[in-house]
This record gives sequence, structure tokens and C-alpha cells, in this order.
Amino acid sequence: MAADTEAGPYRVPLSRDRVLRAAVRIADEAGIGALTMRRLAEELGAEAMSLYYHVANKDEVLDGIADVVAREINEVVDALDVPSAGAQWKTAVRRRILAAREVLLRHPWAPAVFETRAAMSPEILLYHDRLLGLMRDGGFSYDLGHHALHALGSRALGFSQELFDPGDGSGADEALAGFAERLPHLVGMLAEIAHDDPDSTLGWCDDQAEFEFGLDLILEGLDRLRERSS
Amino acid sequence: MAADTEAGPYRVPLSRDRVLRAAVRIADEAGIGALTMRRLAEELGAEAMSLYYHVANKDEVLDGIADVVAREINEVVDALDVPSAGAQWKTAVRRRILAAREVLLRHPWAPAVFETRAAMSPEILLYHDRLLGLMRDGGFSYDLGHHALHALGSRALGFSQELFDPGDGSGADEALAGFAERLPHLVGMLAEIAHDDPDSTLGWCDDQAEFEFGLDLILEGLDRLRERSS
DNA sequence: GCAGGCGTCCTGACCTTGTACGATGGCCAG
DNA sequence: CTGGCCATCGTACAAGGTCAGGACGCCTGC
Repeated sequence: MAADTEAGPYRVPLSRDRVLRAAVRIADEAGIGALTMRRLAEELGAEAMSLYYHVANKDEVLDGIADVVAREINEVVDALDVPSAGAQWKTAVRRRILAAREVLLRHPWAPAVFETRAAMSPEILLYHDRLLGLMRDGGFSYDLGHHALHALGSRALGFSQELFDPGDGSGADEALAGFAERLPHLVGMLAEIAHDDPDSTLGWCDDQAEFEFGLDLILEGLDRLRERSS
Repeated sequence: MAADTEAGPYRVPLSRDRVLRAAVRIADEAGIGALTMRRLAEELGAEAMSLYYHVANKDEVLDGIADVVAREINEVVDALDVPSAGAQWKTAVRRRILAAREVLLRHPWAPAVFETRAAMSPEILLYHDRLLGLMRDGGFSYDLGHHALHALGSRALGFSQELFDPGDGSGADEALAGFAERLPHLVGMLAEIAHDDPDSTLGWCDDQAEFEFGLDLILEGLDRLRERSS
């Protein structure tokens, strides 16, 4: 991995590109919290202040790594070749979004960074343009396509915001058990889920399955609106 | 506002509650970025280190203000009295979520804080338990209710994650115009939207309308699944 | 009435992190 | 050789979270 750290007699020169790649590496391996300018310089065998010749400030680094991931998504997604005409739009969009999701699963820090940034990076725009294109192939009006992009929200890029997460297997169960009598429905629900899925701990959820459920719900709703409008 | 800053001969003593309230005040008025321990102490007419007698650290402050807002949501939402039996579940859930959204609009920083925290605070759990209760009134199985909570995601609490936001009126339009020829669908879409809504700048979106569109799409999808399963 | 303890608050300092400013050293044109 | 530019670095500062150790008042047991 950090092959750049050890420099031979001739050191590879820095560049905006090398800086951003190193930043992604750090975030992947040690989490976005570990990404500091000093740590980043170290990864490149340089000093912190040297980075500033290639990037304006840390914000630009964050924008940059968001763009790197977005580009990676676009590369993966453009390699897909799924027919999208008429009723096939739905499968095409579905495939595309699930492919994007796979990229994000390789960069778990990326959603958090996307959320913070303005998200109007060229690559993100490109991604949404193509997605909208698939919908147009399916017969969407621009108006419906617009609504669709908003309805999908972050799901369009392959992740969803879960404010309610019934236990990742961590200590959440006990916290919940504390006022179980005040949470009759959640407790009942978790009991049933645990029953259905015996080899999981109480309250465990299959993120992928839930993501697809929500995605399909939206896509099917959109498809109905599409049919109605045509 | 900062009536506590000026202390008479007798100063109001600190307390966890006063600290959290002051923190919410600062976030509301100056943004979450302005919320530092020193600034918080100042707001209370005290010194930074004094806060640590009432809260363990800043993380606990953030957890705390998230809980304050969640409590505010629950208060508003519990005051609602909408019938939820059978097919009425949908309106009940819809009203509840839109009411929660109104609270969040008063605390624009809250979504970002919710996203960061574990979100398993008692108040958040309570909120979701009640929401699930409404669905049960509508005839949902626990399994479908579980999927529903995941599908709603952050929308259940009244906000949605927008990674694609075609211009808040800021300089996004020009950025977009830069590679217009590479974004045919987005450009076409924005042209049409601007046309439909002449009194808005190019690309402006009605957040509230879009939120409701996405919400209704999901609720209707869930309602269909409910009918099919009964 | 008084001393010790405890609850509450504060002073000072440390550490991390981003970054401003200017110096350094190599390299190339004149 | 020499001046200038490019890329890198050293030093230093400010902001912000937090630790260690007091200071101060009130309450209680003797």
C-alpha cells in the first residue's frame, strides 16, 4: 500500500492527483477521521505544508476525494450495458444504482463526505444526468424525472440514511430493553424479526435487502406514474 | 435572548439542562459550527471547564441537543390526534411526519447532528415506536412495518438527503452551464422546470413539495403492500 | 462555633489540527 | 556564474477539546 512512503534517491514528485489518491487510501484504511493534513503528507513522504502547493486547503481535499469516488462510480456504471427503452427503464436504473452502491461499500466514509459537500461536482452531475437519461428512455417527462431524482435522494447514489437502526448487534438491544415497556411496537417487531431470522442476533437487519426494498418501492411507484402519464 | 449572560448578584447555577438549552440556542442562531465549548460557556456566563461538571464531553453535548430536538418533535407529534385505523393509517403517518418536519425546519442543523449520532436515543426510539404503532393500526404486519421504517429512512423524521440539488439559486447554474453539452438531460430538465415556474430562478426546487412527493410515493407503495397482504 | 468535606466553578496549560509566512535548494536561461 | 522560478519545507500561530489542580462557599458533625 504506502509504497510511496519510502523514497529512493529520487522521490516521486507530488501532484494534486497523488495527494487525492493518498487521501482516499487513508480514508479507506483508517477512516475519514484519520485523514489529517499531516497524516496525508506522511503517507506521501512529505511535509504537511508541501501539500498546499497542490491543493488550496483541506476542504479542497475533501471535495477532491468525493470526486474521485464519484468518478469511480461513473466508470463502473458506464461499463454496464442494460437496455432501458420503455418498461425496461426500471431494471436499468435499478442495476445502475446497485452498481453505484457496490462502489460506496468499498468506501464507507464516502456517504458522509457526499452529504457535507455541495454535491454539485461534475462527476455527480454526470451521474445524475445519465440516470435521468435512463428515465427519459422509459418515457418520463422532465417533470416526472425531476420528481424522481428528488424522491430517490441519496438512494440514487446507492446509500440511504438510516436514522432508525434497530441494533447492529452492538449494545443497542440493552438500551432498548431498558424501556421495553414504553416501546411495545418496536419490541414486538424485533421479537418477530429475530424469530424469522434465527441465526442473527436480536434486531439485526440486512442492509442490502432493506436498501433494495426501499429502492424497489420507489421505482415501482414511479413506474406507475409513468404509465399513468403516457 | 442571551438573558443568562448578564448575571445579577446571584448567578443562576449551571445544570445539564441549561447547558443543552444554551447549546440549542447557539446552534439555532449561529449554526452548529459556532457551537464550541468556550462559546457555550460564554453564553452561560461561565468558563469552558465549568461545563464539564455537567456534561462528560462535547460528544455528550451533541447527543444531548439531538435529544432535545427529538423531544420537541415528540411533544408536537403527540399533540396530534388523527384517526389511524385501517386505511386512515396513511394520513395519520403523513401528518405526523410533516409535523416532525416543521420542527426540524426550526433547527436546520439538526439533521446533520442526527446523521452523525447513533440515533438510538430514547426519544428517537419513542418516535419510531409510535410511528410503527400507527402502521399497526392500519393492519401492517411487524415485518412490513420493519421494511417501512427502513424505506422511509430519514424521511420518517421529516428530512431527506438530497445529493442532487439543481441549484439553490447560488452559483450552481454557471457550474452546470460550463459543461452543458455533456449534461443534455439535466439541462433540458432545468429548462423545462424554469419554464413551468417562471417566478423562480433557473433550477430552483420547492423543497417542501419535493419532500411530500417522495413521502407520498413511499406511503402509497406501502399501502398497496398492506392491501395485498390482508 | 468551627473544621473538614463536598459540590461547583475556574485558572492555566497541553495537544491536535489547519494553515500563514517566509526560507531553502535545485534547476534553467542569460 | 547568477538571477529567478518551481517545489518543498521549517517555524509558528490560532482555534478548539480537555486534563490537572486549585479556589471558594455552604453544610454538616463535633
